[in-house]
Amino acid sequence: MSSGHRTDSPCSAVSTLQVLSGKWKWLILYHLFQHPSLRFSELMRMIPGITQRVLTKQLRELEDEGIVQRTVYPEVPPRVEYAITPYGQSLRPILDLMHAWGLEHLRRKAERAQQEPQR
Amino acid sequence: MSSGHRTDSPCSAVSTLQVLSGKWKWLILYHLFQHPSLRFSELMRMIPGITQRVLTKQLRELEDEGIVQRTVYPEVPPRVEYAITPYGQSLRPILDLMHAWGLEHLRRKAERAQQEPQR
DNA sequence: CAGTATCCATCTTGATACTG
DNA sequence: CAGTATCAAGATGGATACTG
Repeated sequence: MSSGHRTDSPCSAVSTLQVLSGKWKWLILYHLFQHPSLRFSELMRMIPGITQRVLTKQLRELEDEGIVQRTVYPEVPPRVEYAITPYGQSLRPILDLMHAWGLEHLRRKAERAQQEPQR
Repeated sequence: MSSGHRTDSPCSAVSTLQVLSGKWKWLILYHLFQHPSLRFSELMRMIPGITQRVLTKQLRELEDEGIVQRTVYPEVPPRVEYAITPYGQSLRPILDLMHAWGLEHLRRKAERAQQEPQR
């Protein structure tokens, strides 16, 4: 950063986008950021519409990136908890910024839609 | 932000992700952030691998979101220039953060890969 | 030059059923 | 409970050819 730009390959942000790419990933992170840890079934309930298959897949991807920690408790019935890793916490500023920007953006779109109701 | 979280619907960041979703969008923005304006063909040249169809589509999407301004000069041969709008500039802090985070992330992955060469 | 039009390949997501 | 397996649907991107 500092003096500006062009310090290296232009593609570094792409990997960030990739980490966050996945229809439900931000929602998953959102909930995990608000709770120390959550069980698989709790996430299912908090994210209406997601299927087991997809929730599993996206959690595994986040785990592979080191963003989320998966802990299996060898009990019967099985219990698995997910939590943000310390490293995952470093994403927080970005997600906060995106949240704020997204809010503004939605507001803007709503205004535009009002200005030209029929098109 | 201020006190923390849960101010509203959890989905505001999703729209940000959506604006940036598209395989080449970040690259397009990256180049447009570095130049006051660029022609279609210049972007094509700066982004090896992209096709006309896809470049057109992603530019239109960015235009629809108000991020990019498209200006047609009625000349022969036709000239079309693209530039970041003032509104689009507001994305800059996010993209800078993502750039920095992405760099760190890639570094981390490289280290991990070294630690466990075979898997 | 700056696109469109078509068609195809791929990748991601979803529906549903089954299991340690 | 927390998944996996299988199959189908949808969205996204790519190749190629053509045009105002």
